[in-house]
Amino acid sequence: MGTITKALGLLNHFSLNHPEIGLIQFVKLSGFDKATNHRLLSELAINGFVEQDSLTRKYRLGPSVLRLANVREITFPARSVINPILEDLVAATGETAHASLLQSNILTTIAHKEGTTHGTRVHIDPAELIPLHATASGLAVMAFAQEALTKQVLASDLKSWTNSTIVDRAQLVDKIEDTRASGFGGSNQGFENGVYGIAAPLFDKNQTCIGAIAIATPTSRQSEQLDALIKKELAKASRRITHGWGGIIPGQMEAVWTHV
Amino acid sequence: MGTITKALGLLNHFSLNHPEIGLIQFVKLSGFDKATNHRLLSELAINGFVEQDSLTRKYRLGPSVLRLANVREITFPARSVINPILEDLVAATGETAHASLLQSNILTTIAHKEGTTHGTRVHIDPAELIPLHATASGLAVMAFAQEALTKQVLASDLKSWTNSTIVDRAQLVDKIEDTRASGFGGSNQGFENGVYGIAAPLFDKNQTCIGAIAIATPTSRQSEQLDALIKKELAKASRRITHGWGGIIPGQMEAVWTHV
DNA sequence: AGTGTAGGTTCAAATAATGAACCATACACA
DNA sequence: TGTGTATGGTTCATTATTTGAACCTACACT
Repeated sequence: MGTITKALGLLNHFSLNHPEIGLIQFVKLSGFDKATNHRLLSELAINGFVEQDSLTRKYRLGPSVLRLANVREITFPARSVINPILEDLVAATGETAHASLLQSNILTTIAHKEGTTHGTRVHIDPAELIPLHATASGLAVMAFAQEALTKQVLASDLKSWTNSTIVDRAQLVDKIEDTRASGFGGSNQGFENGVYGIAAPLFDKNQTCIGAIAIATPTSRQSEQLDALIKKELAKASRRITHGWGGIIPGQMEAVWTHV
Repeated sequence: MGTITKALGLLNHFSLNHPEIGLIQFVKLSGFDKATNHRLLSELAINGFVEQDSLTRKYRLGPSVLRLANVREITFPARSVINPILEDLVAATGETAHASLLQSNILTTIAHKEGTTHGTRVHIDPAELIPLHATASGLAVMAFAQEALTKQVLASDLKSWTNSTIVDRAQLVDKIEDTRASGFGGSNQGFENGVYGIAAPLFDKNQTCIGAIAIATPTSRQSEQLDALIKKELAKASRRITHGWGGIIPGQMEAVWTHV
């Protein structure tokens, strides 16, 4: 593992529940030596990717991520395109929606909005990285991205998140083919127990699949009617988002999405 | 220079005018070998900090910065606190306003809003890193942050940005003392010709100065009345922002800001 | 004074980064 | 069809950086 990946990997330990992390905590989380962690964090701090609380000496995400996100968002609007459409999606379905973008062979959550439905609703941690083989979004992306991506995933070890996670390679290939035929990825408790997800792919200006938009519902509320509604809304949202950032929906999608 | 700094430094080459950068362009910009640039960019890409256009192979900022900025913003609201106050600041003064946070010994722009005044107004590139010794924001931060910061800056070589940039160390120390006495940093064309800036410090919960809020006006419009208005509004804005994110304005500020 | 826990530092040994030279592809042009 | 010139990308011996056990310091609690 390269030094850069080690350093950047430390940033993934920050989340809603762990917004500030001390040096010793990083040792436990990362498994690297204390001196190594300290040097990685110091270099991240010089570059503004983390900053230290002036009193507690704990580390948190630094101002550079804000600046870079700002620059990216001004030059390649993604969150600003997605957010209003997520609102509509939640309004139409009552369920939690989230959008994620492909980063090599994992998905990065870039926007989410929790459902409005009474009582139970799916909670999402925006810091979480999403595995391709275990989620609806991942299936949607693998089905419509380059073949090489699926090969990479099949070559990696398929971690089991729940006892419903698909870890059998042949079964996964089948699932991806189903997804390609229907235009929607679906995952029943593959990543989190009690959560059922449906997802549609998102495309860039080269008709390359670069991410997915998904809706997550508690399994208790699963029904054919809700499924149909969600698919209709997801296809609409995928078109709006893709066009919103100047992307093009490939012809094959128009063919499979005609029935929804 | 460490490998991490080299890699993260590449990200600073992205800006409004250069949202996408090719490998060879990076060689020219960074001065590193092609193989080195390629390896650094590949490792950044694996971690989602850059991504490549699927057709042109040019690199741009990746989705990870969006996710991390989102996580930071949810756990430590900064932009969401600052933005509405910047709006008010621009509405009250008609001039361009921007906020920046300290990152070791440089300032990172995290929000900006251009002025509404007719014709001339100052334009800001949100990707730009702001030097401490040449700007109003830098003076405001040095005056109210730990002494060690000023020492660091005085020990570095003071790059000249315009022929009005203060590069004389004794003169800079004087300027910092003036700033401490008045509560506002001021810079006349120290960073950009034709631009006059005034800035006020921002504080965190430990009463540590962590950034600045500033207003930049074309020198042509400079006047005592406008100065007085800007200072009044900046002091108000600094209080609102500092309190907005749970910070505390140190007693010394209340003493020097009583007259505005 | 003693113990535990935290952040931070040192330096010889182990490891990863580097860059000159290489290949492949695409395009322009005579 | 061949030549020149751009680009992105790769290889591997040399070189420089990263690593981690042991160490230091500060503070809270007993």
